[in-house]
Amino acid sequence: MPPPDPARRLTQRDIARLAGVSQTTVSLVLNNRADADSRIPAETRDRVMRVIRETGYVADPAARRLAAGRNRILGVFTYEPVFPSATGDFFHPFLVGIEECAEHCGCDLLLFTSAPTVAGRKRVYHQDHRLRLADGCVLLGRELDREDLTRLVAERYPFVSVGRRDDAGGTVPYVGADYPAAVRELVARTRAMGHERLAYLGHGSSPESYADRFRGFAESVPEPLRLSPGEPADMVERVLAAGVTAVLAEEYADGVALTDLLGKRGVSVPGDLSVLTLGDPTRPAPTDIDFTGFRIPRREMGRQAVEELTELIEGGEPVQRLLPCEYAEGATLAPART
Amino acid sequence: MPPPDPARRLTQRDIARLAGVSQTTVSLVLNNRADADSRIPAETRDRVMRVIRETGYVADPAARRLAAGRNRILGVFTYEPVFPSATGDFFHPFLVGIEECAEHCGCDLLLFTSAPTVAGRKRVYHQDHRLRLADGCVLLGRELDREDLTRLVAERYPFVSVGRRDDAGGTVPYVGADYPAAVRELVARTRAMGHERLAYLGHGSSPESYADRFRGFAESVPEPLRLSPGEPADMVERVLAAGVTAVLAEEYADGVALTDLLGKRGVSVPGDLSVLTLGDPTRPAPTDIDFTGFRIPRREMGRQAVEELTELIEGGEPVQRLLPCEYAEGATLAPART
DNA sequence: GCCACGCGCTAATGCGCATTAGCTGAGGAC
DNA sequence: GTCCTCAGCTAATGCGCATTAGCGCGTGGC
Repeated sequence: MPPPDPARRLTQRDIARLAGVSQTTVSLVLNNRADADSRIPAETRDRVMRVIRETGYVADPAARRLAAGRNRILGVFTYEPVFPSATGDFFHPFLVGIEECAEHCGCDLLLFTSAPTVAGRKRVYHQDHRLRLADGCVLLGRELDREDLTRLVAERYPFVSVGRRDDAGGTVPYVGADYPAAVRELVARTRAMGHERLAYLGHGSSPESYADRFRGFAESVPEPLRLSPGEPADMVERVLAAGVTAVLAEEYADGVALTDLLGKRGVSVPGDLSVLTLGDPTRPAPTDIDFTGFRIPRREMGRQAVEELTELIEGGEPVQRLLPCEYAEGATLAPART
Repeated sequence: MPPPDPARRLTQRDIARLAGVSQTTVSLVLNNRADADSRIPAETRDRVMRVIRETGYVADPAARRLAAGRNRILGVFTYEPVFPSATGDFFHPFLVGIEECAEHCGCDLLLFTSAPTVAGRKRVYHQDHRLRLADGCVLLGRELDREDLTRLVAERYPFVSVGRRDDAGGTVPYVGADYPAAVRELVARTRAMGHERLAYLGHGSSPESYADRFRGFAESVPEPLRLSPGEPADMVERVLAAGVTAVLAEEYADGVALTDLLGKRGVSVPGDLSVLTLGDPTRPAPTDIDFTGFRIPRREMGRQAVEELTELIEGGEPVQRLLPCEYAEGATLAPART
């Protein structure tokens, strides 16, 4: 593959020749180097700048990266399909935040779309990844690959996860949502309305985000009762028999499914039973139920993740930060029947 | 800025040393060069491959780009804000298509988010753009910058516009929607229902997409009547007085505004007047009116734009292609009153 | 026995830039 | 007049890779 020659792009040497200086000088001017040694008089600087402006010269980013090791390009890796697909709507706000912050700090975003899906999973470290083209990388997805994380940490590649992650052979930098606190608040509000027996509907484990929710629940409820989303059909009866008056659904879609089931059984929400959801819908759940629950600060998480990443690239320390979720008043929480 | 040294990444030289061959050989193996000259026996190849696998070596994309001029990275430049913002929903499907195709052909996407907004406009050729990091670029937006286009053409930078564009100092490659044909079809269907006097509501010029719509209208209507979206409030009366029985709204939002206005005047849609829309909403227009009109094949346009771009990069010829729009049956077109 | 030839590999080069070491000439100290 | 300093540059180098030219050695022809 012979280096293509589209109109023979300008190089610093060309600029140097036109300005009657050396390539070194052009580089110095371009990077605004005003070191003690190598100071360049305004006249020379202006001459070079003028030629640059007139020719519209722009440094080759690849060469720049190679020589200096920096790029102002941030990678974005998404474990879940972001654009097409069902989960797209959930991830969109994160990307909005990421994009906003990138624009703000003059960075371009490299979407690692080339990662092939092998056995239903994507991996950062696939054959021929372009990780090193970016200065660092933001990781997005409900569940990250632990091998990827371990290797990223080991190689000391600058990255930030959107969402809290357990350690992986070292500290994993992240900007997450404070699910435990959000769930505790929800539990407190629910109890303040007279509910004494609460249940948690969901897995409560595995992806950190689920585990965190359940932890918040377990921490604030004396005898935490957990129901699996796949429970047999008599779940409703068992719940009621157990004296449960409020259910917290880990997943929005589970909340919808439960409410449907309750409707069929003639149990009214929130008249007979309150149903809360722990976050925004990650799967499309067509419904117009206005659930009480909380909002994940997705946009802000994306934004701060990029912020952290740039600081990390500048040599800062890895940070782990949790953002508060916002209580969302809805129509599915009512005082417990007495 | 001294080239950072995070764990001293592997290079081909390292692989070469480990495999007991030269760096050249590693490169040859890596790129599967089986040229007549420089053929490498399976044994050597395997040895090198094994070391590569064991070490997890991946070539530095920046160096690769510099040396070979290729990258498998496609740029995406959007003139309108894509992620946040009102117009986001309109552009989203294009990106879905772009992303799909990029994934399919193993390319990463470089989002040029660093382009600053100067005087309300974004430019591809801003200070310090990273255009040259990508092999080519997809352009997205209702209205592209003509200077950008001219320069892209002049520099023979591989790019494809999503949406038809007028020439800019040369042929502009694009994958667009065939608005003239779509509007002609709509006109034909409308006339088939007995409508004889039609009006076009919109600018009918400026961005190519508007001009094309109006052209399709003007081509198929004897005495084309055009109404500006900003017309005075007596527009409705004038329309009716002119004997118009169907209005084609260039913009979805204009169709909504008109329908509201009609409602207030006691004119029923489509009972008294049919209102069609020429494409999907580009601005958020909260309404549940089910307009008759057509759908822009946005996803497919994105997909084909990337396809064209990769072919262009491979040395193919610039292509201009229009995709058909799909008729969308709605509830706002009815037979003309007799 | 000598040369031609081709296989299997490597040394050398350059991509465009940032950086380091060092050169040149003017001016001042003595 | 000599030496030193320092401002203002430049030559040279290397980043990691792809590519070109070419080396050394074994084999076959005659």
